[in-house]
Amino acid sequence: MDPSSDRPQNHYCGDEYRSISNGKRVITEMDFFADGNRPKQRPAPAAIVKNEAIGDGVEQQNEDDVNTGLNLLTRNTGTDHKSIVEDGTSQNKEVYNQRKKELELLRAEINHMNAENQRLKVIINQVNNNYYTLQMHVVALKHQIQKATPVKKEEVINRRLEEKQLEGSIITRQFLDLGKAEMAEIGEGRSQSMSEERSGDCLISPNIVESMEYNKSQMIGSSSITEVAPVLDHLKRSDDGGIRAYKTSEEAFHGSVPNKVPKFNTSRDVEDEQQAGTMSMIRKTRVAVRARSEASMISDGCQWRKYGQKLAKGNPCPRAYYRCTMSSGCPVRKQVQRCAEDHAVLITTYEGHHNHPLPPAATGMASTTSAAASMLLSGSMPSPDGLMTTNLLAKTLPCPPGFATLSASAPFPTVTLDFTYPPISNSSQRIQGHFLLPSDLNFPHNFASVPNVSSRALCNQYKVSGLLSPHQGMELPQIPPSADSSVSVAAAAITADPDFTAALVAAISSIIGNVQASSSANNGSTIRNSIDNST
DNA sequence: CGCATTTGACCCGCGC
DNA sequence: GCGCGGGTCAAATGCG
Repeated sequence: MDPSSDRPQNHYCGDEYRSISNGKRVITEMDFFADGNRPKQRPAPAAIVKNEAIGDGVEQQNEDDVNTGLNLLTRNTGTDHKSIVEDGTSQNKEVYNQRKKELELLRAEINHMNAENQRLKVIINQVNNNYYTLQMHVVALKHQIQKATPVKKEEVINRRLEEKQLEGSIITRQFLDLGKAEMAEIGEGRSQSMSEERSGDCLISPNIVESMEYNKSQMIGSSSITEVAPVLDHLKRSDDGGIRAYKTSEEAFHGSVPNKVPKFNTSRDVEDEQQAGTMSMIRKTRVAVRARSEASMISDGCQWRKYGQKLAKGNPCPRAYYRCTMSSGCPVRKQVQRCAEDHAVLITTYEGHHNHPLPPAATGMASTTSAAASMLLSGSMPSPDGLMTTNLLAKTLPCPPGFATLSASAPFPTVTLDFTYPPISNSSQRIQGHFLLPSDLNFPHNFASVPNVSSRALCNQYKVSGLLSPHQGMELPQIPPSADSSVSVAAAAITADPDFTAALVAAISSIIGNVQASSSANNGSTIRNSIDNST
């Protein structure tokens, strides 16, 4: 990659990052200014450091605010093309020496931050692993208990309540708090304040929440489907009321609260209603997938049952409503409708999270939509026009510009993944022959094997999603080829976007309890820089 | 006969 | 309060 080449403005996390993270290259050698002609952009933290430490010499001092802390937000202008040497040989050498010392300090601090970042990453991994292990343990124990003693309906409900409390005590609370934070965000429209709120409340980043949620199912699905699936079914299938109760809870738990209040009234329902009242503040998130298909529905590995059809306004094609039938009480629904403009395009909108193990054929789509929804929930702020292409999403789901868009103007926040892009023939741009869609891309495989979909075309379209890294000079997050790659997706999302770092701090402090919430803001900037440097 | 689909009715939120 | 539109329910119907 040629660092000085003209690149799209968003992909700043390439050489500049590495130059600091590996500690070998000197910051002053970075070529940030080589791109000085680029339009207004969010500068890389490394570049900011340089800008602050070096670029704003005597001449620069009045132009940009200099902050020797790590809260680095100074602008990068096109007039920065003064070298250190030029500055140094100019009138004020004392200033230059002072800057040099500051630079040394900053370097040391960056190294320190990198080390700290590595430690935090290890801690997060350990926490995640422990969490999943415990989850499996709980499920196994429940299974044994259920087998041993058949129970009445109330007991089942209470047990589910306990189970949910156990499983979701952290997550639910975080999610509820997230709801509050999101409401504040909606009200004020400031992501910055949202980050502070999250930090203050010790909130887990939605990425982490969703990652945990998703990986819970992923682990179940990948490790022992045959063993765990009956357990979950057994837990959910006591009778109709039980199903309803669980369903309601699940929907509330996952943020897809139905409009209707559950009909039967138990103590759990009361709790559900309370929870739903709070959860109703959280807007539903949806993931829409656009794909060309002649069939009435694309096959995504899940089993669906049609429960309704409507003629939506503005589209002559009817909209079909499906719900997942792979597990009773699965809250996942999808809508299928042909595009009004192009009837060859099928728009499938997913909503909710599966509460059951997924077959391998379904993990691709599920992880893709889950990751996309995570990105949407994770605080990327929509632009005033209500539509944007998320850099974050582009990083997490490597995709061309415009491939993934967020719509905040819709009734529900919706991520649209457009697989109708024209195929790109240059296969050499593929990354080591590996398509970087989540879940190691069972997804394209699935689609390729789906007779309903124009598989050849779709495969080509999928290629699009995997070739952006070298093309755009963007260092993509590493997505390992594993079933639980959504961890990596979420982790990549966190590390890829500096806006998540405050939430990351909150997550760590919430999980471990070592970090004081009061200092989260400072730590946020610290981790932000170190994460960015190590990315 | 059992299951899936169809389709009209109903519910609910929202805007006027 | 009323009408509209989206979403869901559930009885009717179709199909293997």
